[in-house]
Amino acid sequence: MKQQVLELVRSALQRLAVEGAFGDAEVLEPQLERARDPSHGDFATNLAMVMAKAARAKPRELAERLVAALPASPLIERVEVAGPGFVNFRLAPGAFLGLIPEILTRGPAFGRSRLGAGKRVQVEFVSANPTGPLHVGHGRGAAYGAVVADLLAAVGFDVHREYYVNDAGRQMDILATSVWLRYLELCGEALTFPSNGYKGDYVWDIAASLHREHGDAYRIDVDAVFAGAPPDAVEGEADGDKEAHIDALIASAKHQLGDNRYRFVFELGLNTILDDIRDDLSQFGVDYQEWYSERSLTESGAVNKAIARLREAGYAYERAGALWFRSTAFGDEKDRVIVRDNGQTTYFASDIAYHMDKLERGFDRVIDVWGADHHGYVPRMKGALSALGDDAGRLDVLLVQFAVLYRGGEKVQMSTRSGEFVTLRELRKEVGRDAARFFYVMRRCEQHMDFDLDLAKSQSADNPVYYVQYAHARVASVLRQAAEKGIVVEPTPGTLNLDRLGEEHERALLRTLSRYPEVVEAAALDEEPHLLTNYLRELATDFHGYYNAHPFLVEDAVLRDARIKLILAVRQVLRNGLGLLGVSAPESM
RNA sequence: GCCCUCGUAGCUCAGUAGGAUAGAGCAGCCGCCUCCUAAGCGGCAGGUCACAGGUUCGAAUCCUGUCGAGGGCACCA
Repeated sequence: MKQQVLELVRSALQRLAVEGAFGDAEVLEPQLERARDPSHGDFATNLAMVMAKAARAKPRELAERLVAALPASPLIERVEVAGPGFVNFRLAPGAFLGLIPEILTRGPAFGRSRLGAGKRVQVEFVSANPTGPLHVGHGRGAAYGAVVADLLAAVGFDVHREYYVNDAGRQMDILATSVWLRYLELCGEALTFPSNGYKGDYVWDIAASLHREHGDAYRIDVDAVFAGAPPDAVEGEADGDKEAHIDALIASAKHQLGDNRYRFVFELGLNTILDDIRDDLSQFGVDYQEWYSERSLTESGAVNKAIARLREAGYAYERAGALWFRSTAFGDEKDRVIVRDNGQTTYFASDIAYHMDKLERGFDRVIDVWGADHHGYVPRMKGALSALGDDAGRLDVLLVQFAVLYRGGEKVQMSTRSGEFVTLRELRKEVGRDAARFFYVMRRCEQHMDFDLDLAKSQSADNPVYYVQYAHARVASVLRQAAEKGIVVEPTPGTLNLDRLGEEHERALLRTLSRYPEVVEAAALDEEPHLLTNYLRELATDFHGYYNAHPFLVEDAVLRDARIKLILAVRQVLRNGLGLLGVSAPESM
């Protein structure tokens, strides 16, 4: 609908250009916006004002000429110049007649488009370390990433959803060691658990299953395990180093258990947690095409290849025994280590290899959804891609601010290490998947989010998701009653009877329905799911207002048919929109 | 100290690549169910868009500075 009006404006512009109305000024691409105020009609363009200066003309005069040059169209009821030089378009009632049949015919496909057809996009999101269950902070990234991916798919992109599994590195060793130490405790060994170990209950659970299935097969005398380890840092005491302490315990675990047994404990911890995360996300309605292993990058030689390419390109150098990437050449504030003086590659090196691999896999666009605490990481990552000779512009990093939790008006402190956190699973259980999904994407991702657990956990009507779902349930309810009365609700093809929809509420509803494809497109291209949640609330508001103002199942069969078709269209759009958000559309509530 | 994100109604937030009189939802007040689900609807009230300059026909939006909030500045991941 918008495109059709835009075409009219373009052709008017061409005519004016030929007439020389703009002098030697360049003709700009016209912008059409939805009028905010209904008295301004449906669409408006500010073109006359934007071009007035360059064309050395008065905005209103230019606007008048533009109006005069517009081709006649049955779509348009009225065009007028308003304010400082806006051109307002009011659509003819007939312009909306085709909308309802279009929605009902296309059904679930209404709002989808082929905009991104032929382009492959990868969306990588969540990618939390598998050292513990997902917590509510990950939930926001999960909901946001999933909706962005689904939106891009809706406008035609070929979308690849991926989770990067950090299954290598020190944190995983800390987890494995934590599991093993808990296991030793279950075996009856007395020990002081390291302050830097993972202390959550899930670690006990994994240790318990190890003990249950393998008895004492992994038991080692604790004195031997702790022998030679530097003192742990204990609360209130200055001496002691918790990092050195845990590292010594890791080394001891590897040594005492030997490669095979250590590996077994490591894998047990990793797989148990990864399975939990998979299951959790799946129940959250978040599914991936691929779970990409960090370890596989090392095993396939991709990390070494990336490092070699950086060397060849002249962006790697040695200093103090370590290998550095000259990220300052790309605007980073300092150079970064990629191979430590002990010969180990850093996490950053893996990440470079991973992103190199992403681009090699042929994605036209790569989107990373990261927590906002990683923002300092963006310049060096893009820098690395540039250094490798890749187009860093293909990488788009979306930073999601953390949700700050409040309980009883107090900020909730969270730490995976200490085991004090609210898990995503817990949240889902208490507020439900629908509310959690909707809530998480209601705000712009770069906006700090205050997540009031008490409010979210209470089954209160304050939650906007119920408002939207209720609109859907109401339509379903009306249709059930219609069926009971023997009213045929099968939509007839074409625009039959629809010209009876003349009420202000009906007009508003049609206008809102017609915006849906534009909203999906904007939400997808700008990666802003909240545009969709806002839209659905507006649509629900329009519907609830209509519902209260006019009965649908009236005696007048023609009018009744028209109204039923209208609310069928409303139901379809609510379904489509909620579906994109991963929220259910209930038949009754 | 340097960098990033942000500051809009009592609270939580929108504000469509600068546009017309800044909007919702909660909370507050006043109304509406013998009638398709009151998880709803209608109305009232609520604002120096943090502050100060600048850019222009026009600024919540762009630029500069100040204040405030959160985050980041590892041979950790």
